[in-house]
Amino acid sequence: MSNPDPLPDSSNFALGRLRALLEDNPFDKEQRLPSERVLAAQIGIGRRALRRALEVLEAEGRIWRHQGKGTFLGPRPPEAHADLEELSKRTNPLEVMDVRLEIEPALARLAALRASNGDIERLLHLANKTASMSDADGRELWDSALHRAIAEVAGNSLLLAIFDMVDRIRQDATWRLLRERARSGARQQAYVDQHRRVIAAIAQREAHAAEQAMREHLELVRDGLLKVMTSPLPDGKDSEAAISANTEDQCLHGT
Amino acid sequence: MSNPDPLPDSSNFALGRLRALLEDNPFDKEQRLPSERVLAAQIGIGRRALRRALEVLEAEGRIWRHQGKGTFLGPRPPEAHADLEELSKRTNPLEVMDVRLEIEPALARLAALRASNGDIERLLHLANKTASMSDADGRELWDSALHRAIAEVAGNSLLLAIFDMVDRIRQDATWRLLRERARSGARQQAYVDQHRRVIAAIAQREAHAAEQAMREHLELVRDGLLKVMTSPLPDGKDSEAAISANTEDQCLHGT
DNA sequence: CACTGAACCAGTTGCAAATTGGTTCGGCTT
DNA sequence: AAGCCGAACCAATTTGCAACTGGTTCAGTG
Repeated sequence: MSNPDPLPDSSNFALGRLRALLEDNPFDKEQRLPSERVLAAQIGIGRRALRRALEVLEAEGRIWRHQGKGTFLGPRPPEAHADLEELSKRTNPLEVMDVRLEIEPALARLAALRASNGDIERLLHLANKTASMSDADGRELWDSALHRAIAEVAGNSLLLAIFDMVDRIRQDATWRLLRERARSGARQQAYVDQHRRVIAAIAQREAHAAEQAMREHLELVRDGLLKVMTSPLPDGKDSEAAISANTEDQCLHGT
Repeated sequence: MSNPDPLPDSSNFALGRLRALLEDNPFDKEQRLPSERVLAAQIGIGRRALRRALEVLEAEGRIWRHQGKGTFLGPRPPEAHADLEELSKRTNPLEVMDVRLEIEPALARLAALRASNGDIERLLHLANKTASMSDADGRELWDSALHRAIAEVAGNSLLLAIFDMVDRIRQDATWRLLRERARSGARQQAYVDQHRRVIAAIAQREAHAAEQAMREHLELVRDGLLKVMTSPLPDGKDSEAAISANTEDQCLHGT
């Protein structure tokens, strides 16, 4: 790969012209080349011939192209897969719960170390709000706000960003029915008690207790989720289909 | 705070009307209220008076507003700061290390449970590559590849995405000098040994040992980072300025 | 003094137009 | 027949603009 000109250009006039242009570097700082139509006209060849030359240069790694964006100098930059929707399709509720079980106990521990009295008041307020909701949507909403408030109190902006990322995936519409079934019924009171226990530990600055209480809470949530996913559905098969569709393609790691 | 109506509405006609509207909930499912101009006309008051009432409701947490979007019922949803550059400015190397200490031991544990023989071969190969590098850049590159390979083997696509997110922030140009100093010198051999220990635990499927070995490794890395950040710099003050600039504004949580 | 109405600023959304690379096809030159 | 060109499409992306939104100021009014 140290050879700057690995392919013979004898049969290709356009390649020579292009290589000359690349060395002159008459383009803007952003390393962007003119569009194919303009470039073809400048060189004086057809677009198809130009594209064949560009294919060679791309294979050599000297340029990279993307539909709708343009053609650029240098190696292809890594894909920033901050894309939320794509990630939602590739993961599944069980993975999300595993991640929450890693992240949120740590957040509770940190929160216990840094919470001010005002923070604790706010957490209690949110816990009461969650408990007072009668419909599933309301519970979901305020529960999410409570967990995020704990993440805020923890005081690590990067962990907070990670929590938000997970939370946004968790609220994906695909798993809506699943979540409603998982947190319906008798577990609700247990959740309320566990919330209070977590906040009490934070209020008394007992870091380890807060971490453990949050872990127990999330384990119960996960158990509820598992029960819903494994048991047959009495009515409505949409959520079933959604789950299986998501769990199917869970084993595709990047190269 | 269990009081649903904490403030007296006697001096404010609009507040009463608004609270009544909120309970009727005649709005669309997205919990979105009409625009201020429309709402003011409906109630029959001016926009300024309406806004004062909305301020109260927002302070109570019943609604939230955002310029250009609208006014909504329920608690304020988390900001979607998927912006990588902005996040890089708001966090700092210590936060990143704290997060790595939460994430990567868990990844090592999961990797120990799921690694195939091929995976282990690949990890060993990367560890040898890392150890064989003579320059700091090369070590950095292969070390990063090794840690990511462990994250891949763990088999949780969401955790992998989080790892990538942290890794991209970690490689931010701002902290480049800092990282080079942190991993220079005598620690290098210790890092190599720790890598081998982590991989050995993964190879023998000892999940807890793998988690602990990774934790010890990252704690050593963090200690090196701390030593570099607290000690005065013998030459070059750019990194010093960058660090202090980043650690200054680390304490700004949303309301 | 509190309130109104109007105007303006700033952030957000939605959509159509323009531009880009990717592809196919017919016709032309060699 | 092979190679090339021009034109026309397709699909992804960017750009620009109009129409909202809340945030703010200001003169006028009771």
